[in-house]
Amino acid sequence: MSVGIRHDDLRRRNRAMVIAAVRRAGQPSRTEIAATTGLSHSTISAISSDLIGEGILAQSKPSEAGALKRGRPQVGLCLNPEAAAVMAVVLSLNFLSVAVIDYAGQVIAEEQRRLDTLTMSREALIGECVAIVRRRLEDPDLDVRSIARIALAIQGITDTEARAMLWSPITPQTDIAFADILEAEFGIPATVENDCNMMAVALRWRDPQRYRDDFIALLLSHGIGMGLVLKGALFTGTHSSGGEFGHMIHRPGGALCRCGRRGCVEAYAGNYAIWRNARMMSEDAEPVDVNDADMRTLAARARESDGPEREAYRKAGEALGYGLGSLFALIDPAPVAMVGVSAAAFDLIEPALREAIAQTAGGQHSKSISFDTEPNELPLIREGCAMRALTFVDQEIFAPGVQAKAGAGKNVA
Amino acid sequence: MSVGIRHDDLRRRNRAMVIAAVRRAGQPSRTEIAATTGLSHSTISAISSDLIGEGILAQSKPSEAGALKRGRPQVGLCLNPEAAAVMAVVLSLNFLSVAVIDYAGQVIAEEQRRLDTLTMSREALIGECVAIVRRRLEDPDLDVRSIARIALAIQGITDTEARAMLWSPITPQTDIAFADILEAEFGIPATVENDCNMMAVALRWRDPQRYRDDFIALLLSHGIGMGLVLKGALFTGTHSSGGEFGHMIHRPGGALCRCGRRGCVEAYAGNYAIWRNARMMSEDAEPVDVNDADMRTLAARARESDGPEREAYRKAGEALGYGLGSLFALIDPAPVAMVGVSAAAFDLIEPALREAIAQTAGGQHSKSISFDTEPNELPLIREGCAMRALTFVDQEIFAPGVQAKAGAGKNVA
DNA sequence: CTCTATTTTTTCGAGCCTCGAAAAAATACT
DNA sequence: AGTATTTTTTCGAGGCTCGAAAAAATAGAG
Repeated sequence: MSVGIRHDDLRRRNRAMVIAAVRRAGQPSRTEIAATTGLSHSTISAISSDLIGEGILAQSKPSEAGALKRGRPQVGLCLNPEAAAVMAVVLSLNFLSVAVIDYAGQVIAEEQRRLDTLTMSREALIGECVAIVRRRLEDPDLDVRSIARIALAIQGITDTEARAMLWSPITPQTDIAFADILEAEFGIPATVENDCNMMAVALRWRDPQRYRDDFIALLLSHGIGMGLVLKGALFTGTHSSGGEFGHMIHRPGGALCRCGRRGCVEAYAGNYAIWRNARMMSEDAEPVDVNDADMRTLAARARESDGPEREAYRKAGEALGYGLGSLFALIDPAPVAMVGVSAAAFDLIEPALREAIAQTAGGQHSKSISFDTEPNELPLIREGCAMRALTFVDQEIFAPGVQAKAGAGKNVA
Repeated sequence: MSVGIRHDDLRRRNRAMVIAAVRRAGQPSRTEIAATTGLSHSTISAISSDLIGEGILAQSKPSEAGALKRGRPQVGLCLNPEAAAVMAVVLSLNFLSVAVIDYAGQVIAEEQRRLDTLTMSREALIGECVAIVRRRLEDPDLDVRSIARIALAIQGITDTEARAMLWSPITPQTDIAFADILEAEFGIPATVENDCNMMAVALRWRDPQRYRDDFIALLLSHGIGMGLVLKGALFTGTHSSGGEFGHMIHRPGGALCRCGRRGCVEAYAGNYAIWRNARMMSEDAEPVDVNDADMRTLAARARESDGPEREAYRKAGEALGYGLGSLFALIDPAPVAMVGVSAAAFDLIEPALREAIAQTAGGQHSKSISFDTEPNELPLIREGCAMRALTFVDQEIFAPGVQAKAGAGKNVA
């Protein structure tokens, strides 16, 4: 049952709001913050004075340009980079990376590592993650006295509480409670996030104009993943990270999917499916890993001549289009960002995709739906992961008061 | 931009919380309310004393049973029926009904009327709605000095702000701003709600145990509609009422749907589709209205012998199953309530439905998904509509302070 | 029938928090 | 140097919730 509002929640929430305003705006003056939050100048003054005293915010010198106005000049507030630091760990197929980010969002250290995730044992996989974090923590070059949070983004399904990976295509292992493991090991609060959700978070920070309250981030890679933001909040399933767009059913009983079922969107639009179709293999052929270079070659061939390669992309577009159509029936049309290696081949995908959408409930808005492409998913995931960790710090550490739910319907912020 | 919390919001929210607690619990004592809301006894005492003074709540005599305890007996609080009244208008195919409900939720007047919605002009349709409301307002038998709100539930798509019907299968007319029309006519705040959403609201009130934070209400009738509650809030699209489950694509390019497109779930599971298949008509045959009695006869025949009728229900089950599977891929499995005349034939639908779900991402939980059936949708819609109107009154009139959004992500409450 | 134990509800003062108004600070213009 | 203008801080007022204590209302014991 939703709980009443206590008196002290007030300050907590308003502190969080001020911090969020600073994080979004960069160097807002107190007056600006008062305007965006709707709180009075006195309140903003009091709160920001507290936050500065606590070393969370800092005053930044005159806001460069526009200082040609009369009157007392505005003094910009900014995040104090030294207030804290967070760690963003990204675990994807055969690849593990970690970045240390200061409170203002600057990367201050990184490490990347190739692994053979598909064949590693459970212990080895966990061990590598723990080890890479430990190395960053113990790095003598870096004075990271205060890592306030760790966020681990992983390709695959996580639970709603952002505590564990439930299933992932990058490893046969299931149900690894990474959050608990990292917290036990380092005593630092940790969460486990879905990679596509982090893409969505990053897009929202990168381009708040375009990606605000409602949009879709689609990962077109080996598998098909989705990060969905609805009404300004990251959408998650009731038990898991949800949003398994790739496993909506495109054709009942159709092509064999990597998940073992048949007819999923991914079984037509995943890299392995495009590959399978381009080589005129059976739709039942076992999914194989295709590296990015091969996919690019495939796309080039499809552009050259109207052969099976082009047809394979057409089928992918069709599957994605019908899938989006069904999704739009549920949530109404929204802007889409295509991310991943096959997003670079979106020119090959788009015609069939638009044609398919036109056959669906999304049809009437078919023209108005915008698609954006971004071939490289990793930077997005890393960025989103960092922002997620930072906003956790904003909300829980620097505006404390109540236990906060981890993943769920929180604002993407 | 989400706005800061002002000091006076506090009281407003906590008042709303107390009212909500009373509406949910029936006759809770102040102590119980303190427990469920987490607020202190003093606060609850102050607020409820205010509310009683304003005539919103009333004291009800000793809470009957369980009064065998020592100590000062609890005195139950209840809603004062005379605090206000609301009107629930339900517009469905060829049928218009209105009910006046007092603040405690009791129906105090009703009127129902047959119309030929399919052929009526825009003016006539609006006119009938206005007239039926006016008749109730002017009823001399009824001392309805204070209708605080009107909620109109309509089969079809409404906008997110609950101001207008955008499209409906019951009439060729589109974009009727019923809320504005009613408000202009009577000066009473009004909203327009989707019928299936109201079913979901009603289910939540009827059986809060089963239908709490996440569930699906599916209307199996002429068309297929859905009301979806996720994380305790009614799910709506970004522009419209959304949740058009019936128009997710089951088979690309498949059977002709009433919406003019092909392969929608509804084109296999709507009454007209079942009828079409049972009579071995073409999948392209123009959808026709089938009345409930004919559908019941059809179901009886399907139960008798394994002919085309049974096959028609099997196909319906398959379409619903794959549709639910795709939905579950997005939101994870959740309890389902089947409502409407074809819910009475769920025995014929279930086997194929479960088989289909087993082929999808919902498959692993196939066994654990519960289905409930309720053949009659109208009472549910009326009930949900009334509760929606009442909770608006609770939140906006009796706990005022801020302009509140109409439809959106509010708690179903 | 009176007294005591028990439970619910109200009362009261303390402590916060936000707000508006006024004051202070810091600059541009004259 | 003085004035106008804009931003930020200060200060007192008013509200709200909370905890503790008091008051109210009953059941059981003797």
